[in-house]
Amino acid sequence: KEAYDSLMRSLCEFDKPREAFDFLSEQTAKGHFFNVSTYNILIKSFAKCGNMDAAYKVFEMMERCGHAADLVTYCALVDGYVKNKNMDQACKVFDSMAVAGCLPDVAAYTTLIRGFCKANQMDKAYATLRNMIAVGNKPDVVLYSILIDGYCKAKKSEGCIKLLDDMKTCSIAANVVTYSTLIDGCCKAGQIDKANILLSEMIKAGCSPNVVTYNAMIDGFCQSGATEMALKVLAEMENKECHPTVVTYSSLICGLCKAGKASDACKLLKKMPKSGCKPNIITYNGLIDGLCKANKVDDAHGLLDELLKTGFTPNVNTYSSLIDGYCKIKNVDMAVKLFGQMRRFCSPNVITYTTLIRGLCSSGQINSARKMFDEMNNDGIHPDIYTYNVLLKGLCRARRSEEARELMK
RNA sequence: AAGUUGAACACAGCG
Repeated sequence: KEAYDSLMRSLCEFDKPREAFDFLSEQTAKGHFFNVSTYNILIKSFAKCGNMDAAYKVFEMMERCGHAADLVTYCALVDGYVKNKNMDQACKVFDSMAVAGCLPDVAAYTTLIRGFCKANQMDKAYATLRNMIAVGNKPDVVLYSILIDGYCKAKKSEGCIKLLDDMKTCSIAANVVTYSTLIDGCCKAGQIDKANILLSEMIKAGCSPNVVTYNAMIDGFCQSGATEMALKVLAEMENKECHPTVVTYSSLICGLCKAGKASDACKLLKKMPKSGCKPNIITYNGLIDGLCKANKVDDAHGLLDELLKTGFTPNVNTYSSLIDGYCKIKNVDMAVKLFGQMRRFCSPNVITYTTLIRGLCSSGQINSARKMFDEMNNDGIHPDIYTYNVLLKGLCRARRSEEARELMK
């Protein structure tokens, strides 16, 4: 009987929740009882595959079979809704747990709060924190780190400072994740000096940086064009036997290309397998985009063709980069051609359309740009503020401000 | 012994 639960675990581990569900239904019909933990694993697996409807069905099924959902069940559901960006449902399930007599713990609150952070609703995140404290729970370092990350990404440094203060007051020590979060926040805000200070601070506090900490620093340097500094960090990592990951290499490769050091980037790419890293689509997209931005659009295109021969599947980012590259060197025809080709692999999104519309405008093909704008709407892709900016600018520059005014409505 | 709750890092568009 244990074997059934363990089979379920394996199926879920290999992302086969459908099969697991069928097996569960079949055996349940025959009178077998599964552990609650097995149901929980299945819910998690459906959530991971983005199928929250199925996850919820499992939840309903367990109640029907007389299994009481536990904290883990509710957490799995809330986390699933959070990760699938459905905060309304996440809140509903969260609220229902107390009603069902299952009081949320700090981890459960944290799951929900993280959802608010990721949805850029820091007010709600903070309100939920206050709520949690009011009912007698103490925030821990994980929760603080999540909130700090939220405030960093929302560019609200006052929020970060206040939380760090709170931590001190409650004598909760920052850990490597807290520091890495802060360091990344500084880097993204262009404050590399501050990031460096934090790095020494953490070491002084007895907290060793890990690969994520270094990756954040490397990316910060790369984004600001300081590739030699980024490479210094890589060397430091290697000295400390902190093994670089695909993220490390992707940052560096992209940064080097953008800095016009494509050959160094390629050297690194070749070095990856030796450090046990395999380039992924982000690595290649970064390389392609970097080449485009360094005015080597043909090289980028050639690289894509090479990759296609090896079975590589490009995505919308890959094509958006190349389309932008061709537009910027005024080869809009090739951009349009790629736009047609991409559908073999993926659909254009608002960024792709906007990029192409901008290209058409700047090459004086306003009518085609307008057509593309219509096509985008027909395609069910909603223009955003960037799209309007681009098209309005194009119309105005072509002395068609009447149409621009029309568009504003 | 481990085995079902929460955290940080890399890719595309106007300015």
